[in-house]
Amino acid sequence: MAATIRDIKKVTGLSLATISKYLNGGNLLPENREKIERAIEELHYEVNEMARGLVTSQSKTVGVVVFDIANVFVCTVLQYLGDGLRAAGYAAMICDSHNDPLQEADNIRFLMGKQVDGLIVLPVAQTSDFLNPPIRAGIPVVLLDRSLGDSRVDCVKVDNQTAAAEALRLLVEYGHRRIAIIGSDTVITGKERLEGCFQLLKEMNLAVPPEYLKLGNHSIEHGYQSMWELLRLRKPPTAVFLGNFEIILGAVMAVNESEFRCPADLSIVGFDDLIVSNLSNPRLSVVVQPLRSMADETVRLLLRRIEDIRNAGSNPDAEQEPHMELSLRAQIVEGGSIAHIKCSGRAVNSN
Amino acid sequence: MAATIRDIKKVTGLSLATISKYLNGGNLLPENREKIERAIEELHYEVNEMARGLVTSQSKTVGVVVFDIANVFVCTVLQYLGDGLRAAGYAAMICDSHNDPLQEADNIRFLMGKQVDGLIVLPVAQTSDFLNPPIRAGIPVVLLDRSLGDSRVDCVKVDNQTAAAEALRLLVEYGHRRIAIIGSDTVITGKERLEGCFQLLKEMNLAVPPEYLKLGNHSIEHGYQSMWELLRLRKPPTAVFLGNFEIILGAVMAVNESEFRCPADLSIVGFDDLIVSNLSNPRLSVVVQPLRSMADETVRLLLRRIEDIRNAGSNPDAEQEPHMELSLRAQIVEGGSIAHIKCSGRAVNSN
DNA sequence: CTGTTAGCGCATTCAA
DNA sequence: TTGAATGCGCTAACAG
Repeated sequence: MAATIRDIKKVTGLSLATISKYLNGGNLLPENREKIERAIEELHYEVNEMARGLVTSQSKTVGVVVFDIANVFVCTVLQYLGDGLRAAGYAAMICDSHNDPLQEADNIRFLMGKQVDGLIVLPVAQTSDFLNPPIRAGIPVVLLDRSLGDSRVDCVKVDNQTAAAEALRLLVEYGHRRIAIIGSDTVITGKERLEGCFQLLKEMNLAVPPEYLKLGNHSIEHGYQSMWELLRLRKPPTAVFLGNFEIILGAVMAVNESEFRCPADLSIVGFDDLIVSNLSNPRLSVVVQPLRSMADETVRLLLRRIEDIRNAGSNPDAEQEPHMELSLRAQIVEGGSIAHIKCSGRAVNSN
Repeated sequence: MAATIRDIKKVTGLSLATISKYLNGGNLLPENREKIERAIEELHYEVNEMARGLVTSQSKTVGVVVFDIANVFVCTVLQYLGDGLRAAGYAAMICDSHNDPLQEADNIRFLMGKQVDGLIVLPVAQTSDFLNPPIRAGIPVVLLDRSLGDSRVDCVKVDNQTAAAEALRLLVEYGHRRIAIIGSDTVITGKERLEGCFQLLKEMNLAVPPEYLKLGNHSIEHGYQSMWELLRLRKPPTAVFLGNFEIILGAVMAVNESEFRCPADLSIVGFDDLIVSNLSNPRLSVVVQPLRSMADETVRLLLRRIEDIRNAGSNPDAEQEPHMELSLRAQIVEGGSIAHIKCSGRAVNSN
């Protein structure tokens, strides 16, 4: 059905090699070049990447395995990843793990069968065993968002601990002492953020009373429920740290439904902000992850590895560059959701 | 690097054909079967789908082109599509069009180069010209969510017009007369929903005053701004129809920030509901699109076409089945966001 | 049930 | 600069 270079050969009278050279950017006579271009136009010829891949043993394809494709954070990252990959001529085969380690491992196998040149993984598993097959097969892997402490792969993430600590520091600097935390201890990123919170509080000689500490998963429900519980406390907190986007969304809805106003009655600082802060009134003060940079770095690292492997083909005992963990700094963007506090009581200035 | 069937041949002493037959589920002596299985285990052998594809001219891959991958509706659909495709052994190559027709056309070309067996498109273009290349190449295309009125491709969508009309009918039946509409006229689905609204209002001999009609795009901002404008009106509406998910999100946040309570002061019915309604209080009454079914039907249609083409290979002048447009019914799920109204004034019963 | 052979569409030697 | 020949890893006849 589709035209091949043999068809072009028939039309132009040139040889396969010449045509192939044209396709791969070689030098040839302008006259021949034109002939080929006309034939391509006529025949609607397109390179068969499968055949090309068989020869070059490169599929120009990378597998992207995500813990949950319906997650807003994931979608956004996926967009940037796709852009970067595409710009380099790579197609992304995206597989959803549904937050299930078994499906994750299966996705890896599946994609290996599809001959992906590399793998980008936003992992759900807590250990890196599931990466053995690609590593053994020599397929480069870059972990994104969540590190697994495996030195055999590269990893790009955000310094969650420091970022969370700085967010809390902000609250303390504004004078807050009764600080609540709604976070998650079910995934590594959530744990790191909690760690950062605790560390700063300790440094400041502050403590979180148990009723101010709401641990759960990264879900809207958790944020919504927990916030209501906090607001109904006899002595509610004056400020609250929200551990991720879903929690923010749920918590902000709870606040809006309540009598409490932000920041007069309750100050808020959040982690991740994909939607809410731009239109909530006042704008939220949030830790913003550099999603674009994370994606770009991930793609850059992966493509470099792929390149290296390609070159190592001719150079058998080439030195393998050591793997790295890139920890990017998140940025705090101040909105108006934190009020200044005098003593330990009411808000004084809503900034 | 990776093992091939020739390696298995060396280890087992069997011929390529036998091994190939094993891989494709043929019958062979249990003894040989075991030998092969052991060799596969040992060598970590995996079929090279690229080589297989070159022979069968099937990549077991489909391209999915979406208007905006960061969109929540899209993500959800993508999840279901991925599941269905995967179950059939197909990988999904997902490309984002960034709501740009040019990128959309480019995505199609790109994916054709990758030898996809079929294409699923959530289109941004208003005409179907960009589908000429795949159609000419004999690559089946299924449109999803948005129809383009092209009889050369299949299409799966929701009956937006009827669904919107029924949503409005609900408001009218509850006694509402002062009904506002926040919708979109920039995309086809939005237009269809508006069409449905107008049609029903006409049928009911009602009209929407200009200040009650808020047209814009499908964005949170539009929902938020428009809702505030409505609420600030000297004579605000008693009920409002919200045209899609983003609009709902923005509008609900506006209402929550205001003095208005739902449904006592304002009744709400919305279209699409991916997040909000489960936790807003009261739960929203919404038109729910059968996303799972839409995805399943899309995959089913596409795979059937691919199958047909495969079989037609041997049967040159096989009858091409006519293309179809599947219009699924959306369902109205009632929450508690619509109040009964007596006369034309205040809410009477919050249901 | 098994083996032999040919070829999918292309890139890449090596000669010319 | 161009052309002829070879093989990437696999499937699909066909013959045994």
